[in-house]
Amino acid sequence: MENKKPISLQTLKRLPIYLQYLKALQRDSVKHISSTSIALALGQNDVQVRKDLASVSDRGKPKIGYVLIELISDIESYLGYDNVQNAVIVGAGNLGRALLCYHGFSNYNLDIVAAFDNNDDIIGKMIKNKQIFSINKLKNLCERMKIKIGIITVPDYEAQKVCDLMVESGILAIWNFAPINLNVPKEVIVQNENIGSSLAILSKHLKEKLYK
Amino acid sequence: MENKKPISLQTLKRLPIYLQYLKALQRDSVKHISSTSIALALGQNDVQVRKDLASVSDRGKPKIGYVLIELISDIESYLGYDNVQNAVIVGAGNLGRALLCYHGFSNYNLDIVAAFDNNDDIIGKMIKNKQIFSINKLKNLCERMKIKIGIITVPDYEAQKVCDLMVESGILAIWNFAPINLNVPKEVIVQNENIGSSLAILSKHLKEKLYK
DNA sequence: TAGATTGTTAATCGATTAACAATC
DNA sequence: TAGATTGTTAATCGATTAACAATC
Repeated sequence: MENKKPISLQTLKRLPIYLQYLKALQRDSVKHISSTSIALALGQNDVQVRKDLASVSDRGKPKIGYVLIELISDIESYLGYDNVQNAVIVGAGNLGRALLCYHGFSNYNLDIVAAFDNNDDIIGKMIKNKQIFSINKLKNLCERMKIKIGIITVPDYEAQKVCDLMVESGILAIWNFAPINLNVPKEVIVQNENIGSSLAILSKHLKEKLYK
Repeated sequence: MENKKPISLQTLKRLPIYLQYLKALQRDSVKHISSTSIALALGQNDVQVRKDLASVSDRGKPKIGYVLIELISDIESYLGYDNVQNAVIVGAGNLGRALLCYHGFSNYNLDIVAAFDNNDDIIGKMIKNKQIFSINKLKNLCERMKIKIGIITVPDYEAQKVCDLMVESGILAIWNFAPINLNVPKEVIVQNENIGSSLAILSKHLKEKLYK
Protein backbone atom coordinates (compact mmCIF):
# COMPACT_ATOMS: atom_id res chain seq x y z
CA MET A 1 0.00 0.00 0.00
CA GLU A 2 1.55 3.26 -1.06
CA ASN A 3 0.81 6.94 -0.59
CA LYS A 4 -2.38 7.43 1.27
CA LYS A 5 -2.51 10.65 3.24
CA PRO A 6 0.56 11.43 5.39
CA ILE A 7 0.34 9.97 8.86
CA SER A 8 0.85 11.94 12.04
CA LEU A 9 3.98 11.90 14.14
CA GLN A 10 2.04 10.35 16.98
CA THR A 11 0.87 7.49 14.80
CA LEU A 12 4.41 6.95 13.56
CA LYS A 13 5.61 6.60 17.13
CA ARG A 14 2.90 4.09 17.96
CA LEU A 15 3.42 1.84 14.97
CA PRO A 16 6.61 0.23 16.35
CA ILE A 17 4.78 -0.46 19.60
CA TYR A 18 2.03 -2.31 17.78
CA LEU A 19 4.66 -4.11 15.74
CA GLN A 20 6.46 -5.32 18.82
CA TYR A 21 3.25 -6.67 20.27
CA LEU A 22 2.27 -8.33 16.99
CA LYS A 23 5.63 -10.06 16.77
CA ALA A 24 5.18 -11.40 20.27
CA LEU A 25 1.80 -12.79 19.21
CA GLN A 26 3.44 -14.40 16.23
CA ARG A 27 5.69 -16.39 18.55
CA ASP A 28 2.49 -17.66 20.19
CA SER A 29 1.22 -18.80 16.79
CA VAL A 30 -1.69 -16.36 16.69
CA LYS A 31 -3.09 -16.01 13.15
CA HIS A 32 -5.60 -13.16 13.29
CA ILE A 33 -5.81 -9.98 15.30
CA SER A 34 -8.26 -7.09 15.69
CA SER A 35 -7.67 -3.44 16.55
CA THR A 36 -9.90 -3.92 19.57
CA SER A 37 -7.75 -6.63 21.08
CA ILE A 38 -4.53 -4.75 20.37
CA ALA A 39 -6.00 -1.71 22.08
CA LEU A 40 -6.99 -3.80 25.07
CA ALA A 41 -3.55 -5.40 25.40
CA LEU A 42 -1.69 -2.11 25.10
CA GLY A 43 -4.08 0.01 27.13
CA GLN A 44 -5.04 2.28 24.27
CA ASN A 45 -8.24 3.51 22.66
CA ASP A 46 -9.53 1.09 20.05
CA VAL A 47 -10.48 3.75 17.53
CA GLN A 48 -6.99 5.15 17.73
CA VAL A 49 -5.46 1.77 17.01
CA ARG A 50 -7.89 1.18 14.14
CA LYS A 51 -7.05 4.53 12.58
CA ASP A 52 -3.33 4.00 13.03
CA LEU A 53 -3.49 0.61 11.35
CA ALA A 54 -5.74 1.87 8.56
CA SER A 55 -3.05 4.39 7.71
CA VAL A 56 -0.57 1.65 6.77
CA SER A 57 -2.75 -1.29 5.74
CA ASP A 58 -6.04 -1.75 3.96
CA ARG A 59 -6.23 -5.46 4.52
CA GLY A 60 -8.50 -5.34 7.57
CA LYS A 61 -11.74 -7.29 7.22
CA PRO A 62 -14.93 -6.65 9.19
CA LYS A 63 -15.62 -9.37 11.74
CA ILE A 64 -12.18 -10.94 11.16
CA GLY A 65 -9.70 -8.14 11.68
CA TYR A 66 -6.25 -8.53 10.17
CA VAL A 67 -4.22 -11.55 9.19
CA LEU A 68 -1.27 -11.23 11.54
CA ILE A 69 1.56 -11.78 9.07
CA GLU A 70 0.02 -9.39 6.59
CA LEU A 71 -0.31 -6.66 9.17
CA ILE A 72 3.26 -7.14 10.38
CA SER A 73 4.49 -6.99 6.82
CA ASP A 74 2.54 -3.80 6.07
CA ILE A 75 3.82 -2.02 9.18
CA GLU A 76 7.40 -3.12 8.54
CA SER A 77 7.39 -1.99 4.96
CA TYR A 78 5.81 1.32 5.94
CA LEU A 79 8.50 1.89 8.54
CA GLY A 80 11.22 0.91 6.12
CA TYR A 81 12.28 -2.11 8.14
CA ASP A 82 12.32 -4.18 5.00
CA ASN A 83 15.71 -2.72 4.07
CA VAL A 84 18.71 -3.07 6.35
CA GLN A 85 19.83 0.34 7.49
CA ASN A 86 23.48 0.86 8.26
CA ALA A 87 24.54 3.30 10.93
CA VAL A 88 27.65 4.61 12.60
CA ILE A 89 28.07 5.69 16.17
CA VAL A 90 30.34 8.48 17.35
CA GLY A 91 31.43 8.36 20.97
CA ALA A 92 32.54 4.98 22.33
CA GLY A 93 32.04 5.73 26.01
CA ASN A 94 29.70 3.74 28.21
CA LEU A 95 26.54 4.56 26.35
CA GLY A 96 28.10 4.20 22.92
CA ARG A 97 29.51 0.80 23.77
CA ALA A 98 26.19 -0.33 25.21
CA LEU A 99 24.42 0.59 22.00
CA LEU A 100 27.15 -1.13 20.03
CA CYS A 101 26.52 -4.32 21.99
CA TYR A 102 22.74 -4.10 21.95
CA HIS A 103 21.22 -7.01 20.04
CA GLY A 104 17.72 -5.59 19.83
CA PHE A 105 18.50 -3.32 16.87
CA SER A 106 18.16 -6.31 14.57
CA ASN A 107 14.40 -6.07 15.21
CA TYR A 108 14.49 -2.76 13.41
CA ASN A 109 16.89 -3.92 10.73
CA LEU A 110 19.38 -1.42 12.02
CA ASP A 111 23.03 -2.40 11.81
CA ILE A 112 25.69 -0.34 13.52
CA VAL A 113 28.71 -1.01 11.37
CA ALA A 114 31.39 0.87 13.28
CA ALA A 115 32.14 3.24 16.11
CA PHE A 116 34.32 6.35 16.15
CA ASP A 117 36.09 8.18 18.93
CA ASN A 118 38.88 10.66 19.51
CA ASN A 119 40.45 8.79 22.42
CA ASP A 120 43.68 7.08 21.36
CA ASP A 121 43.35 4.58 24.19
CA ILE A 122 40.34 2.92 22.63
CA ILE A 123 40.86 3.59 18.91
CA GLY A 124 41.63 0.31 17.19
CA LYS A 125 39.87 -1.86 19.73
CA MET A 126 37.07 -4.22 18.76
CA ILE A 127 33.74 -4.47 20.54
CA LYS A 128 31.46 -7.31 19.50
CA ASN A 129 33.18 -7.61 16.14
CA LYS A 130 32.89 -3.92 15.57
CA GLN A 131 35.92 -1.74 15.35
CA ILE A 132 36.47 1.63 16.98
CA PHE A 133 38.03 4.01 14.47
CA SER A 134 39.55 7.44 14.78
CA ILE A 135 37.00 10.17 14.23
CA ASN A 136 39.18 11.27 11.31
CA LYS A 137 38.04 8.24 9.36
CA LEU A 138 34.33 9.02 9.72
CA LYS A 139 33.80 10.93 6.52
CA ASN A 140 35.66 8.47 4.36
CA LEU A 141 33.83 5.45 5.72
CA CYS A 142 30.38 7.05 5.53
CA GLU A 143 30.94 8.07 1.95
CA ARG A 144 32.31 4.72 0.89
CA MET A 145 29.52 2.75 2.62
CA LYS A 146 26.81 5.32 1.87
CA ILE A 147 25.89 5.48 5.55
CA LYS A 148 22.93 7.74 6.20
CA ILE A 149 22.29 7.25 9.94
CA GLY A 150 24.56 8.62 12.64
CA ILE A 151 24.28 8.11 16.38
CA ILE A 152 25.81 10.72 18.69
CA THR A 153 26.93 9.56 22.12
CA VAL A 154 29.59 12.13 22.92
CA PRO A 155 29.51 14.73 25.71
CA ASP A 156 27.31 17.76 25.03
CA TYR A 157 30.20 20.15 24.38
CA GLU A 158 31.41 17.97 21.50
CA ALA A 159 28.05 17.12 20.01
CA GLN A 160 27.64 20.03 17.59
CA LYS A 161 31.12 19.47 16.17
CA VAL A 162 30.35 15.78 15.63
CA CYS A 163 27.00 16.68 14.15
CA ASP A 164 28.59 19.03 11.62
CA LEU A 165 31.04 16.33 10.64
CA MET A 166 28.22 13.85 10.14
CA VAL A 167 26.32 16.27 7.93
CA GLU A 168 29.48 16.83 5.92
CA SER A 169 29.82 13.06 5.59
CA GLY A 170 26.42 12.76 3.95
CA ILE A 171 24.44 11.57 6.96
CA LEU A 172 20.75 12.45 6.77
CA ALA A 173 19.34 11.13 10.05
CA ILE A 174 20.91 11.76 13.44
CA TRP A 175 19.98 10.00 16.65
CA ASN A 176 21.24 12.34 19.31
CA PHE A 177 21.86 11.20 22.89
CA ALA A 178 23.71 14.38 23.89
CA PRO A 179 21.53 16.75 25.93
CA ILE A 180 21.85 19.67 23.58
CA ASN A 181 20.00 21.22 20.66
CA LEU A 182 21.78 20.50 17.39
CA ASN A 183 21.71 22.85 14.42
CA VAL A 184 21.38 21.04 11.12
CA PRO A 185 20.41 21.87 7.55
CA LYS A 186 16.75 21.23 6.83
CA GLU A 187 17.26 18.04 4.84
CA VAL A 188 18.74 16.38 7.94
CA ILE A 189 16.51 15.07 10.70
CA VAL A 190 17.55 14.93 14.35
CA GLN A 191 15.84 12.66 16.83
CA ASN A 192 16.72 13.65 20.38
CA GLU A 193 16.76 10.98 23.03
CA ASN A 194 16.18 12.89 26.20
CA ILE A 195 16.74 11.13 29.47
CA GLY A 196 15.80 14.26 31.35
CA SER A 197 12.28 14.38 29.94
CA SER A 198 11.55 10.83 31.01
CA LEU A 199 13.00 11.34 34.45
CA ALA A 200 11.02 14.52 34.93
CA ILE A 201 7.78 12.63 34.49
CA LEU A 202 8.79 10.02 37.06
CA SER A 203 10.16 12.56 39.48
CA LYS A 204 7.06 14.72 39.34
CA HIS A 205 4.76 11.77 39.88
CA LEU A 206 6.80 10.67 42.86
CA LYS A 207 6.76 14.09 44.39
CA GLU A 208 2.99 14.12 44.19
CA LYS A 209 2.62 10.64 45.63
CA LEU A 210 5.04 11.13 48.49
CA TYR A 211 4.56 14.67 49.66
CA LYS A 212 0.93 15.46 49.07
CA MET B 1 6.14 28.90 43.95
CA GLU B 2 3.61 26.24 44.80
CA ASN B 3 0.35 24.99 43.30
CA LYS B 4 -0.66 27.07 40.39
CA LYS B 5 -2.72 25.18 37.83
CA PRO B 6 -1.42 21.74 36.85
CA ILE B 7 1.00 21.84 33.97
CA SER B 8 0.68 19.77 30.83
CA LEU B 9 2.70 16.65 30.11
CA GLN B 10 4.28 18.41 27.16
CA THR B 11 5.46 21.26 29.33
CA LEU B 12 6.84 18.80 31.86
CA LYS B 13 8.91 17.15 29.15
CA ARG B 14 10.28 20.48 27.95
CA LEU B 15 11.31 21.80 31.35
CA PRO B 16 14.39 19.57 31.62
CA ILE B 17 15.47 20.71 28.17
CA TYR B 18 15.31 24.34 29.22
CA LEU B 19 17.11 23.45 32.41
CA GLN B 20 19.95 21.81 30.55
CA TYR B 21 20.37 24.87 28.38
CA LEU B 22 20.21 27.22 31.35
CA LYS B 23 22.91 25.29 33.16
CA ALA B 24 25.14 25.50 30.12
CA LEU B 25 24.61 29.28 30.14
CA GLN B 26 25.55 29.34 33.79
CA ARG B 27 28.94 27.89 32.94
CA ASP B 28 29.37 30.83 30.59
CA SER B 29 28.61 33.23 33.44
CA VAL B 30 25.40 34.55 31.95
CA LYS B 31 23.26 36.35 34.54
CA HIS B 32 19.92 37.08 32.88
CA ILE B 33 17.87 35.25 30.30
CA SER B 34 14.63 35.85 28.39
CA SER B 35 12.07 33.40 27.04
CA THR B 36 12.70 34.83 23.60
CA SER B 37 16.39 33.98 23.62
CA ILE B 38 15.79 30.49 25.02
CA ALA B 39 13.26 29.89 22.26
CA LEU B 40 15.73 31.08 19.67
CA ALA B 41 18.52 28.86 20.98
CA LEU B 42 16.36 25.77 21.20
CA GLY B 43 14.38 26.29 18.02
CA GLN B 44 11.03 26.68 19.75
CA ASN B 45 8.18 29.14 19.78
CA ASP B 46 8.79 31.99 22.20
CA VAL B 47 5.22 32.08 23.54
CA GLN B 48 5.47 28.41 24.33
CA VAL B 49 8.67 28.91 26.28
CA ARG B 50 7.17 31.89 28.10
CA LYS B 51 4.12 29.90 29.09
CA ASP B 52 6.15 26.91 30.17
CA LEU B 53 8.37 29.06 32.37
CA ALA B 54 5.42 30.98 33.79
CA SER B 55 4.00 27.68 35.00
CA VAL B 56 6.95 27.12 37.34
CA SER B 57 8.23 30.60 38.12
CA ASP B 58 6.69 34.01 38.64
CA ARG B 59 9.95 35.84 38.89
CA GLY B 60 10.09 37.00 35.28
CA LYS B 61 10.36 40.79 34.84
CA PRO B 62 9.30 42.73 31.75
CA LYS B 63 12.28 44.05 29.79
CA ILE B 64 14.73 42.03 31.91
CA GLY B 65 13.52 38.48 31.75
CA TYR B 66 14.63 36.06 34.44
CA VAL B 67 17.61 36.03 36.75
CA LEU B 68 19.35 32.84 35.62
CA ILE B 69 19.99 31.26 39.01
CA GLU B 70 16.45 31.98 40.17
CA LEU B 71 14.96 30.36 37.11
CA ILE B 72 17.19 27.30 37.43
CA SER B 73 16.25 26.98 41.05
CA ASP B 74 12.51 27.27 40.33
CA ILE B 75 12.62 24.62 37.60
CA GLU B 76 14.70 22.26 39.72
CA SER B 77 12.44 22.54 42.68
CA TYR B 78 9.39 22.05 40.52
CA LEU B 79 10.88 18.90 39.01
CA GLY B 80 11.89 17.61 42.42
CA TYR B 81 15.60 17.73 41.64
CA ASP B 82 16.24 19.39 44.97
CA ASN B 83 15.96 16.01 46.71
CA VAL B 84 18.26 13.14 45.81
CA GLN B 85 16.22 10.28 44.42
CA ASN B 86 17.47 6.76 44.95
CA ALA B 87 16.78 4.11 42.36
CA VAL B 88 17.49 0.45 41.70
CA ILE B 89 18.04 -1.22 38.37
CA VAL B 90 16.99 -4.74 37.52
CA GLY B 91 18.84 -6.41 34.66
CA ALA B 92 22.60 -6.02 34.58
CA GLY B 93 23.12 -6.78 30.92
CA ASN B 94 24.70 -4.33 28.51
CA LEU B 95 22.10 -1.65 28.85
CA GLY B 96 21.76 -2.02 32.61
CA ARG B 97 25.49 -1.76 33.10
CA ALA B 98 25.68 1.27 30.84
CA LEU B 99 23.05 3.05 32.91
CA LEU B 100 24.85 2.01 36.06
CA CYS B 101 28.02 3.65 34.77
CA TYR B 102 26.36 6.74 33.38
CA HIS B 103 27.54 9.86 35.20
CA GLY B 104 24.91 12.18 33.82
CA PHE B 105 22.21 11.10 36.27
CA SER B 106 23.77 13.31 38.89
CA ASN B 107 22.36 16.23 36.90
CA TYR B 108 18.93 14.97 37.83
CA ASN B 109 19.87 14.11 41.37
CA LEU B 110 19.18 10.49 40.56
CA ASP B 111 21.36 7.93 42.30
CA ILE B 112 21.27 4.29 41.24
CA VAL B 113 22.23 2.54 44.44
CA ALA B 114 22.36 -1.07 43.28
CA ALA B 115 21.65 -3.47 40.45
CA PHE B 116 19.89 -6.83 40.52
CA ASP B 117 20.04 -9.83 38.25
CA ASN B 118 19.22 -13.51 38.18
CA ASN B 119 22.46 -14.58 36.53
CA ASP B 120 24.79 -16.25 39.06
CA ASP B 121 27.82 -15.40 36.94
CA ILE B 122 27.48 -11.70 37.62
CA ILE B 123 25.77 -11.64 41.02
CA GLY B 124 28.22 -10.34 43.59
CA LYS B 125 30.31 -8.37 41.14
CA MET B 126 30.87 -4.64 41.53
CA ILE B 127 30.45 -2.10 38.76
CA LYS B 128 31.58 1.43 39.50
CA ASN B 129 31.27 0.90 43.24
CA LYS B 130 27.82 -0.53 42.82
CA GLN B 131 27.07 -4.10 43.64
CA ILE B 132 25.02 -6.54 41.61
CA PHE B 133 22.70 -8.45 43.92
CA SER B 134 20.50 -11.47 43.42
CA ILE B 135 16.98 -10.51 42.38
CA ASN B 136 15.82 -12.24 45.58
CA LYS B 137 17.26 -9.37 47.59
CA LEU B 138 15.29 -6.70 45.74
CA LYS B 139 12.32 -6.45 48.03
CA ASN B 140 14.32 -6.35 51.21
CA LEU B 141 16.66 -3.64 49.98
CA CYS B 142 13.90 -1.46 48.53
CA GLU B 143 11.94 -1.61 51.75
CA ARG B 144 14.93 -0.91 53.96
CA MET B 145 16.15 1.98 51.83
CA LYS B 146 12.65 3.20 50.93
CA ILE B 147 13.50 3.09 47.24
CA LYS B 148 10.68 4.38 45.06
CA ILE B 149 12.20 4.32 41.57
CA GLY B 150 12.90 1.13 39.64
CA ILE B 151 14.59 0.78 36.27
CA ILE B 152 13.82 -2.28 34.16
CA THR B 153 16.48 -3.43 31.70
CA VAL B 154 15.63 -7.11 31.38
CA PRO B 155 14.41 -8.91 28.24
CA ASP B 156 10.74 -8.37 27.39
CA TYR B 157 9.59 -11.82 28.53
CA GLU B 158 10.86 -11.16 32.04
CA ALA B 159 9.73 -7.57 32.35
CA GLN B 160 6.22 -8.09 33.75
CA LYS B 161 7.53 -10.45 36.43
CA VAL B 162 10.16 -7.89 37.45
CA CYS B 163 7.56 -5.15 37.37
CA ASP B 164 5.26 -7.08 39.72
CA LEU B 165 8.15 -7.63 42.09
CA MET B 166 8.97 -3.94 42.05
CA VAL B 167 5.40 -3.00 42.85
CA GLU B 168 5.40 -5.51 45.69
CA SER B 169 8.61 -3.90 46.95
CA GLY B 170 6.95 -0.51 47.24
CA ILE B 171 8.28 1.06 44.09
CA LEU B 172 6.05 3.82 42.72
CA ALA B 173 7.82 4.91 39.55
CA ILE B 174 9.13 2.53 36.90
CA TRP B 175 11.41 3.44 34.05
CA ASN B 176 10.90 0.67 31.55
CA PHE B 177 13.40 -0.11 28.81
CA ALA B 178 11.79 -3.44 27.86
CA PRO B 179 9.67 -3.18 24.70
CA ILE B 180 6.46 -4.35 26.30
CA ASN B 181 3.37 -2.87 27.94
CA LEU B 182 3.49 -3.31 31.70
CA ASN B 183 0.40 -3.72 33.85
CA VAL B 184 0.59 -1.84 37.12
CA PRO B 185 -1.79 -0.62 39.79
CA LYS B 186 -2.92 2.94 39.26
CA GLU B 187 -0.73 4.47 41.97
CA VAL B 188 2.37 3.34 40.06
CA ILE B 189 3.62 5.26 37.04
CA VAL B 190 5.47 3.65 34.15
CA GLN B 191 7.63 5.61 31.78
CA ASN B 192 8.42 3.61 28.67
CA GLU B 193 11.66 4.28 26.89
CA ASN B 194 10.98 3.16 23.39
CA ILE B 195 13.87 2.83 21.03
CA GLY B 196 11.54 1.68 18.27
CA SER B 197 9.56 4.92 18.25
CA SER B 198 12.68 6.98 17.82
CA LEU B 199 14.07 4.77 15.12
CA ALA B 200 10.77 4.81 13.25
CA ILE B 201 10.96 8.56 12.90
CA LEU B 202 14.49 8.39 11.53
CA SER B 203 13.74 5.46 9.26
CA LYS B 204 10.66 7.08 7.78
CA HIS B 205 12.47 10.34 7.12
CA LEU B 206 15.27 8.46 5.40
CA LYS B 207 12.92 6.49 3.23
CA GLU B 208 11.36 9.74 2.03
CA LYS B 209 14.69 11.41 1.38
CA LEU B 210 16.26 8.51 -0.44
CA TYR B 211 13.48 6.95 -2.46
CA LYS B 212 11.26 9.83 -3.49
C1' DT C 1 -29.41 -13.49 10.56
C1' DA C 2 -26.88 -11.27 14.39
C1' DG C 3 -22.70 -9.75 16.12
C1' DA C 4 -18.14 -8.32 15.70
C1' DT C 5 -15.34 -5.69 13.37
C1' DT C 6 -13.99 -2.34 9.89
C1' DG C 7 -13.52 2.46 8.21
C1' DT C 8 -15.34 7.28 8.19
C1' DT C 9 -17.47 11.50 9.64
C1' DA C 10 -18.35 14.61 13.38
C1' DA C 11 -17.50 16.22 18.08
C1' DT C 12 -14.43 16.96 21.68
C1' DC C 13 -10.31 17.82 23.79
C1' DG C 14 -5.80 19.71 24.48
C1' DA C 15 -1.77 22.02 22.88
C1' DT C 16 0.29 25.63 20.11
C1' DT C 17 0.39 30.06 18.25
C1' DA C 18 -1.25 34.79 17.54
C1' DA C 19 -2.68 39.13 19.31
C1' DC C 20 -2.34 42.44 22.74
C1' DA C 21 -2.34 44.93 27.13
C1' DA C 22 0.74 45.71 31.13
C1' DT C 23 5.21 47.13 32.84
C1' DC C 24 10.17 47.73 34.13
C1' DT D 1 10.01 58.01 26.79
C1' DA D 2 10.49 53.92 23.73
C1' DG D 3 11.45 49.26 23.37
C1' DA D 4 11.85 44.79 25.08
C1' DT D 5 9.84 41.67 27.63
C1' DT D 6 6.27 39.69 30.51
C1' DG D 7 1.78 37.34 31.14
C1' DT D 8 -3.01 36.56 29.43
C1' DT D 9 -6.90 36.04 26.42
C1' DA D 10 -8.50 34.42 22.02
C1' DA D 11 -7.83 31.87 17.73
C1' DT D 12 -5.94 28.11 15.42
C1' DC D 13 -4.35 23.72 14.82
C1' DG D 14 -3.96 18.86 15.43
C1' DA D 15 -4.93 14.69 17.83
C1' DT D 16 -8.19 11.82 20.27
C1' DT D 17 -12.59 10.00 21.01
C1' DA D 18 -17.50 9.24 19.99
C1' DA D 19 -21.08 7.98 16.89
C1' DC D 20 -22.47 5.35 13.17
C1' DA D 21 -22.98 3.17 8.65
C1' DA D 22 -21.00 -0.71 5.99
C1' DT D 23 -19.86 -5.56 5.76
C1' DC D 24 -17.94 -10.34 6.25
